[in-house]
Amino acid sequence: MDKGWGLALDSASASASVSVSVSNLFPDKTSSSNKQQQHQQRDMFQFPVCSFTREEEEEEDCHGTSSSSPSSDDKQRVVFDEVDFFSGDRDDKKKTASTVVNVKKEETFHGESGLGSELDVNTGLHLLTANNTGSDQSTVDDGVSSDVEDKRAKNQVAQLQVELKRVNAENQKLKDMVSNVSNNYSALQLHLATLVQHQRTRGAEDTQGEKPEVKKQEADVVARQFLEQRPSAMADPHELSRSSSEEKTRSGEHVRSINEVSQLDNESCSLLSNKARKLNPTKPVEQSSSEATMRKARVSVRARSEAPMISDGCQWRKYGQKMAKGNPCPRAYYRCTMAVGCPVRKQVQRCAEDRTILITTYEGNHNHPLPPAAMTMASTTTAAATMLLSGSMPSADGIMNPNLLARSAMLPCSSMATISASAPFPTVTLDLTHSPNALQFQRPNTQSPQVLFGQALYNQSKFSGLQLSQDMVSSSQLQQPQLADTVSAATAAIANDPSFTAALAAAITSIIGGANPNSSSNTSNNNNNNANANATNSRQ
DNA sequence: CGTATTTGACCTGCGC
DNA sequence: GCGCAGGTCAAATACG
Repeated sequence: MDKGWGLALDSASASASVSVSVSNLFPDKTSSSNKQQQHQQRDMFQFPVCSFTREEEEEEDCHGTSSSSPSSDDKQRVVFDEVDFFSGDRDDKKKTASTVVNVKKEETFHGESGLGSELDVNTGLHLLTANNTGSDQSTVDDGVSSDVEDKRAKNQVAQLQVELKRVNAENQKLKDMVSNVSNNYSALQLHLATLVQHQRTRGAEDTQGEKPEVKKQEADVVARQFLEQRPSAMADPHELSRSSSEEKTRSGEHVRSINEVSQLDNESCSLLSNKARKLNPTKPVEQSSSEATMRKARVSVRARSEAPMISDGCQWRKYGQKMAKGNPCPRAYYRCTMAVGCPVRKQVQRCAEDRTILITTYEGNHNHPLPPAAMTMASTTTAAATMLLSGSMPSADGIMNPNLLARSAMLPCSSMATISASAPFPTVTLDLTHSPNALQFQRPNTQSPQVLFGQALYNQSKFSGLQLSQDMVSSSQLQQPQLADTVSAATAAIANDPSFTAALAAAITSIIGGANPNSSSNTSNNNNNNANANATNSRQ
């Protein structure tokens, strides 16, 4: 009995404490059974509180206990008399309740002795001892004043309940507002992206006379960006399903266009669709195709590490190993086991040329919440995969989406990002082995994010190949005055690129994580690896 | 005994 | 159609 109370009080939330305490402090005294109950409740109330605030009480003024050396039960009662149960100013409601308790107790004591301090304590002990014997004397002694107090207390309880209801209603209202804002933001984002893309397509059409098919593909890109942003941005699948359904109702027009372009995607990706159907035959074709497309995009991370596998915060299970052609080192296949049915897989293989280099290739999006340690790597790979999908869908004239290059340079680990759109799978390779200090982009003092972003955009306008290297970055650094010209392009890029948010978040996380060694759960692993491997792990 | 890993078999896509 | 290579499956095995 006592222990249960003690635990409940100790662990209960503030509101729970209030409600429980109030109901037990002011029971209805209309029947004798209730009176008996009241005594029990008082006893129950006193014991755990005493033990629970023992140290605090001793520090204050526990004179009675030390001088009179009472029994353990007596000690506890003394504590109850002097400790404010609701101390801590957690809540105004609790303040009110605590005031009621103290007033009532003081009146009881003063009615007996009218003295303070030690004598009060002794008197209180006496009363409570009497209660323990089964007498109702103490409650009867309260008389009229006690009834008045009870009524006052009941009034206060009623007031508290009304206040609680009001706060709950307000809380619900705020939740609804947040939900509405979120949904509006999503719909607006899609709309803006569509407009920007449409404008860009029209501009390109004016200059080059594009085919209608190209426009369809670019629209596909926009829609896919929107669709794929949600799973990556919101790790919670429940939230995902909820908001997506709401978006359907709120922006049915956009959803319809998405479905249309998804069908186009199906037609153009028959290969992927076939495999997706095999992977999950029960899913609708559109969904399967989308997921298969996402799975096909790969993000490869090259890092120097002696460890057999870089630690990225996720749980993996090895399901296969193969000898790959042209590499004496076997390739290991892992799948994510953090959630049942998570489609994410990765391949781990040592580089044939330099076996200290570990090549980890990620594929797919996690369909479950991720621990903080895994968030950075996941968001980075997701952003890279998304930008690859959005940018690597080649137009008829073979021009890649220019944002792809900008986003590639934005990746926090992209000391060198190589984009390969060659068959069978489009792959982004994030090479951490070339930089003398792969953390260079993660340090705020090294380069401001603005400069990085500007460089990325400058690279976008200047670079025509498929590879971003440090040479390109340094060359762009020499022409930074032109950065001002790219501001408008930056705005367009952000609007057009949902994955930018993820990449930016990953970059910020990396910066913060780099400054705070405790932010990484892989600290122990880092100690075992060399500097570059540390760079890899610190990103995670 | 449950779980993870190993490893040979099998499937699929692609080039010839 | 055949062979090759990449990828996956699942029974066998190892491990805690």
